[in-house]
Amino acid sequence: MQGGGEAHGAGSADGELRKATGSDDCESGEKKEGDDFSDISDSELLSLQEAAESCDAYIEGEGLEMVDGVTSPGKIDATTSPEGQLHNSAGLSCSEMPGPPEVTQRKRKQESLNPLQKYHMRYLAVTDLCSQMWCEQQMVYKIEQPADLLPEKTAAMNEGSSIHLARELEVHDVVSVTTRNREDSWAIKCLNILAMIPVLQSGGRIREFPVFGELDGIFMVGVIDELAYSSSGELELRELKTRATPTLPRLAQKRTHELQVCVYKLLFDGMVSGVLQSECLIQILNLRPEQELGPEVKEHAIQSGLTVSTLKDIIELTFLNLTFSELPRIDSLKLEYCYQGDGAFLGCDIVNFKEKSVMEQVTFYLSFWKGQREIQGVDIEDTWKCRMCNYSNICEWRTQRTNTAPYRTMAKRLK
DNA sequence: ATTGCTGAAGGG
Repeated sequence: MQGGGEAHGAGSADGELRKATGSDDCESGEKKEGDDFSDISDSELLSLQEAAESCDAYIEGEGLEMVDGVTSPGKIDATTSPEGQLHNSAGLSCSEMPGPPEVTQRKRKQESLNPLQKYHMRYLAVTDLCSQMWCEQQMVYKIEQPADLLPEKTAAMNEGSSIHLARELEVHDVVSVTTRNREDSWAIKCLNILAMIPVLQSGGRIREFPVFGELDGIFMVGVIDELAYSSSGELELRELKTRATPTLPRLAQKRTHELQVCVYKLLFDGMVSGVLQSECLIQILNLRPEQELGPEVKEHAIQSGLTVSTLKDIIELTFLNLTFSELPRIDSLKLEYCYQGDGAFLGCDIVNFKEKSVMEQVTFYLSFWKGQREIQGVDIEDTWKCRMCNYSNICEWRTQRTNTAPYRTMAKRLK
């Protein structure tokens, strides 16, 4: 049986702050190729930061050279306790025994919960939708898997992460900040947005822009890989996909990438056009608006020239900046593919954004989370995905499909 | 608290 109903993730206590830097080469805008970013020491980080501060004023155009902060291990705050698992009664396999009344009651309640409630999720990540699109059943197995038994990340994923980090560091510093609670984490997110807005306004390029908002009644959170202006002055979203093989992805995979960037656009456009209210954010996420920010977070806010003391302050400031900065909506969506092996460019795609079609897809995927429809595994023609799935041996969808396959074959033969 | 909560993306 699945251990269903565990908390969604255990979470580290740290946040990451993106610092626009000028560093030494504010003017040169040179980029060092082939730097190894993985082992920059703390002292180096500090000196780079100082350099950045001394040249704070000019965040313009190309001069944005970025350097690194490596998240320091150790420093484990007394934040999320690892106990995270709520052992609800859903996993009880005593079907014959009626059990005490309160257990039956709890069980009934459990069954009436939608997946969002069942897994204690206040929001979804944009990439949750993408894995859902790949295989909804696989995504659920992953969520239900106890955290300590989760399959390790593949080599391709790790390689992808490090390539993305290296690219990010070309554009700005990453400084790790100790956060004490969710309020602190959201404050860091806001600080990052506040730092990136002026860069965008002055025509610069940014990476890892946080986006969020409500879509079809469900709160969604994501991070835009890259935003920049094209030669024709359009605001372009770029999503880099690194590949373990020097080939372009199959259609099934490309579709998930397309949905990802389309949802980013929906969220970003909503943010700059003031669709989301700050009270709404606070309420949906159940944040404490009057919560004093942690000392490290405050310190970074002050460094950015902000006088804020509570989460409410910083959220309101962020929302004001977003709506009054007259940032454009995203004009074009671009997927870029390159080979992990030698960095070779494999191709790129311009994604056609059709709001109606995107919303239809979003509505379909979200309807699962709302409990409006049954779970759905891969279509019969996509069963090749099962060959690389960790759960294929226990997959109920697969069993069910195998049992019905002969009929489908017959039907096909009969035309 | 008979209640609470999550870095997202990472690639197939």
